[in-house]
Amino acid sequence: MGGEISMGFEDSYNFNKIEVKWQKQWEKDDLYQVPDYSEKPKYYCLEMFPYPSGKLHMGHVRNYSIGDVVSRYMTMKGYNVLHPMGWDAFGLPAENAAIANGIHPSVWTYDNIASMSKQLKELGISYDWSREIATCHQGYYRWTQWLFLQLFKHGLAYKKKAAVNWCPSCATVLANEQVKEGACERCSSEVEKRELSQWFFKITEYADRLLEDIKLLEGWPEKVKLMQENWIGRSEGAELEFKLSDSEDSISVFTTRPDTVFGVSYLVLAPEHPLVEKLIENKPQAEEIRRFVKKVRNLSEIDRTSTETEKIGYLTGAYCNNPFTGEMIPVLVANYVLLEYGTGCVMGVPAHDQRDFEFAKKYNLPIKIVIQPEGQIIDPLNMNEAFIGEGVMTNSGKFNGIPGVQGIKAVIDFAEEKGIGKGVVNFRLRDWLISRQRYWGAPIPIISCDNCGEVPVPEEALPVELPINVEFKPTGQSPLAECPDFVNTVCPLCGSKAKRETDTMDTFMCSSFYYYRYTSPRDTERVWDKKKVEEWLPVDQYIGGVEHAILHLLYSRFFTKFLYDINLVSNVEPFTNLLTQGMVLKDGAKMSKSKGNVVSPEEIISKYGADTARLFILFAAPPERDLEWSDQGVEGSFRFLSRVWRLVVPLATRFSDRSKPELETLSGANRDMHRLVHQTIKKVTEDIGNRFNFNTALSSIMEMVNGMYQYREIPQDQRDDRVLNEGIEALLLMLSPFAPHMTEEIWELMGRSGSIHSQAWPEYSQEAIQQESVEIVFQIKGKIKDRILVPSGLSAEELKEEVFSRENVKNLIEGAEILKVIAVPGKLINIVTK
RNA sequence: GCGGGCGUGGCGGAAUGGCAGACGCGCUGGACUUAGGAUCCAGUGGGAGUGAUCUCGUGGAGGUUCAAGUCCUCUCGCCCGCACCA
Repeated sequence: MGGEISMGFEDSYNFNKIEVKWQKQWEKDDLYQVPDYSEKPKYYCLEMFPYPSGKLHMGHVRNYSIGDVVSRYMTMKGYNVLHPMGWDAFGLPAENAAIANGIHPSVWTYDNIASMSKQLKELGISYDWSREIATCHQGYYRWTQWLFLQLFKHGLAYKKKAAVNWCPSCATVLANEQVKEGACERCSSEVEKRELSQWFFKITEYADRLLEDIKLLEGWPEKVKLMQENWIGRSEGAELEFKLSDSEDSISVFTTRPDTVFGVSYLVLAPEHPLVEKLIENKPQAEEIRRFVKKVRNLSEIDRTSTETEKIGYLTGAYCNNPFTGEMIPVLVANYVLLEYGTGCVMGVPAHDQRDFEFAKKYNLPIKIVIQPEGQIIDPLNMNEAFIGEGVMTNSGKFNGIPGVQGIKAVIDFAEEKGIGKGVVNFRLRDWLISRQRYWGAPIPIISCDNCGEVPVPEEALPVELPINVEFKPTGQSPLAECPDFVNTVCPLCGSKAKRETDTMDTFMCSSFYYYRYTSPRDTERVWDKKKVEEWLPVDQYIGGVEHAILHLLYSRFFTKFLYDINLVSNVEPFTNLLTQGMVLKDGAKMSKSKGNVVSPEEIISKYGADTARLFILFAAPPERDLEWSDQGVEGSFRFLSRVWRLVVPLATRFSDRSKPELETLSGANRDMHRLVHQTIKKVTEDIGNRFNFNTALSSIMEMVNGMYQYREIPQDQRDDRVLNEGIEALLLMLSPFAPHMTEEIWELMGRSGSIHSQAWPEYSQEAIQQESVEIVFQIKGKIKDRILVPSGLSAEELKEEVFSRENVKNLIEGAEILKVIAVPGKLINIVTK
C-alpha cells in the first residue's frame, strides 16, 4: 500500500461536514427542480405525503429513502423525474394540541412543517421543493372546496340523516373505512352509532368501475387489490318480494341463493327496519320487541356485529306469503340482520344456510330441504349443519331437478316474469361519509337557506376561509358553529339570511387529489393545468404504507374516476405501480412510545449521518417486508461507507487518465477485476430497475468493494489503473442514489465536473462479463461428486463430451450403469445410474 | 369463520426448479499497535473424522421430478386484513 496515501484531502469520512455542505449546494443550484416539460421521457415518483406531526419517524425515513433511490436511479437512467413533497396538514392532532397547549392549530401545523421539511432536507432526499404544497393552505383548500362543489353539482355529494359511526373521544363522525374492528382507527375508542344528518359522497355509484378496473392495476400488490375487492364486496343475487298477509305492503329480501326460495320458513327484519314498528303495532308483544330494538341499537358496533354475539329473534306476529309456495311464513326481528346491507331483511332457509340453521334450531322453526346434494340423501331430522353446497333443486315445484347455477337463473327469470322479484347486484361498499364536526379541516362550501335549501357557495366566492379566532372545545359540534361571523351569511340565490355549513371535510378528501396538484402547485386560476396533468399522470411509482390499502387508495381511485368523467384528467387510474413498504420494527414490535422501543432518525443522523441511515434502512430488508432495526447493523453500514471512503479517496486524485481499459489487453487479475465491475453493474441495474431489491443491489456493491480491496493489494506494476479507475467510477455512480452526499463529495475530490447526481447510470458490457471458463457441478443421482472447470459457452452435448473426457469423472462412473445424463449448460451434469 | 402473507445459521437476510446460507451483523483466530471497542486478513449451519472427505440440514408429513427452500397435497405455528354481508 506504500505511497498511496496522498496529501491534501480529508483522510477520514467526515459525514457531518460533507452532508451540510452538499445540502446547501444542491439547494443553491436548484439541482432537483424539474421542468414541466422535457424531451426526456417522464417518470412520476411519489411517496405518500406525511401528516406534519412534528418529527420524522423511521417509517418516514424508510418511505422516503426508497422513493429517493427510485427517483435518483430513474434520473440517471435519463428520465425527467417528478419527485415532489407536501403535507397532509389538516387533521385532529393539531386541534388536540390546540386544546391541550393553547397553540393555534395553524401555528402548530406550520411549525411542524418547518421542522419536518428541515429533517427531510437533512436526509438529502431529492425533492423539488418548489412544488411543495400543504393541504391546510388556502391556496390548496380552495380547490378542495371547489372539487366538493363539482361533486355536488354532479349529484355525488349529498346530505342525509343516517345512523353513522361516532367516535366519542374524537368527538366526530367517521367513515366506514375509518372504523377498524368496531373501534376508531385513530384513537381506538369504541365507535357508537348516532342518528345524524351528514354529508356523503356517492362512491357507491362507482362501485362497479372501482371493482372492474382493479384488473388494470397490474403494478399493484395482489394483497391490496384483494383487500379492495373484498371491501367493495360485489355479490350477485336477487331481490324477492314477499307480500304481507294482512296489509298491502310487501317486504323485499336480498338473497344470493334464490334457488333455495322454496325452503324459506321465515323472514327476519333488522331491528332498525322501518317496517318493524308498523308490524308490531297493537300486537301483544309490541313492548317487548321495542325494548329489544332499543337494546340492539345501543350496542356498540363491536358487540353488534360480532359472530360471537348470540342470535336473538322475536316473532312480530305478522305473516307473509311466500310467492313461490303460497305458504304463510312468520316475520321475525333479529339482532343479526343488518339494516345497511341488502334490503335490511333476509329470508331464512335453515336447510341451506348455517346461520339460519342454528337460528331455526334454537327457535324451533321448520327446516325444509330444497337442494339435494348429488349422491347423498339429507334429512332435516339428522342434519347437524346446513347443506350450503351445490345440488339439485327439490321440493321446488316445477323447478325440481334443476342443478346449481341454472336454478338460480331459472328462479330469477320466473320472478321477473311474474313481477315478484328481479336479479340484482349488491355491494358492501357504502357511501363515503365526509363531514367532520371539527375545526381543523376544509369547511364544506354549502350555505343552508330556509327558502332555497342547501345552496353551494359560488365558485368565485371560494375559498370559504377557516376563521382564525375560534374556541376549540370538542363538544360534538363543529367549533365553527360557535363562530357567528362564520355561520351567518346570506343566501347566494335569494339574498335572505342564511347559515353556513359548519362541518369540515374528512382529510382523506384533501389527499385524494394532491398528486394532481403537484403538477400545478401555484396555479390560482384553476385546480390544475390539464396539459400538465396529462404530461405527468398517472403516477408511475407510488410508495407508502399498506395501512392505506383501502382508505386513501380507494378514495383516490374514486376521485380519479370522477375527475375523468368531468374531463379534468385523462387517466382512469391514478397510480400505475404501487409499492407498499413494510413496517420498521424494533425487538420484533412496531416502534411506539408506549413500548419505549423508538429509535429517532435525528439521533441516527447526528451519530452516523444521513447516508448511513439511508443505507442501513435499504440494506436491512427488501422494501415490502418488515424491517428489524439493529443498532449494530447501522454500525455496519457506517463501516461500509467508511470503507468505501478509505478505498477510494486515496486513489481519487491519482488518475488523470480516464480512458477505459481495453478488454483485449486485460488478463489475469486485471481481467477478473474488470469482469467483476461489469457483473456488478449488471446485477445492481437489474436489482434496482426490475425489482426494487435494494438490499441485494447493495450486497453486490459490497462484494465489488471487497474485490477492489483485494485488487489494490496487487503490486502497482502488475495492475491496470484504468481498471481500478473504471471500478471506482462505477462504484460511486451506483452508490450515489443510496449515499448521495458522500459520493458527491468524492466525485468532487476526483476533480470531476458537474454533480454526480446529473450523471448517466453506468452501462455494462456483455463481453466484459463473459467468463473464459465456468465451474460445472458434477452429480450422480443428484448428489454432488465433483466440480469441474470447463470452457464457457459449451452446448449440452459439448458439455457432456468435455466432462466425460475427464479422468476423475471416468473414475467416478466406473462400472456404473448409466441410465440417463442430464446436462444443463453453464450449470451442471447429473448422471442417473441404476 | 373467510381471505392473504410468512416460517431458511446465533441474528437481519440471499438463492430464473440446478452448488442452500450471497452480503451484512455477531463470534473466533491472526496481523498492525503503547493500546484497540479503529483498521486489515482469515475462519464461522449441525454432527463425525488428524485428513482429503462423509453425513444430516430450509416448521412438520407426504408427493411430483434426474434434481425441491422453490412446484402440488395435507398439517402446525406466527403475522396482517375482513368479519353475522344473507
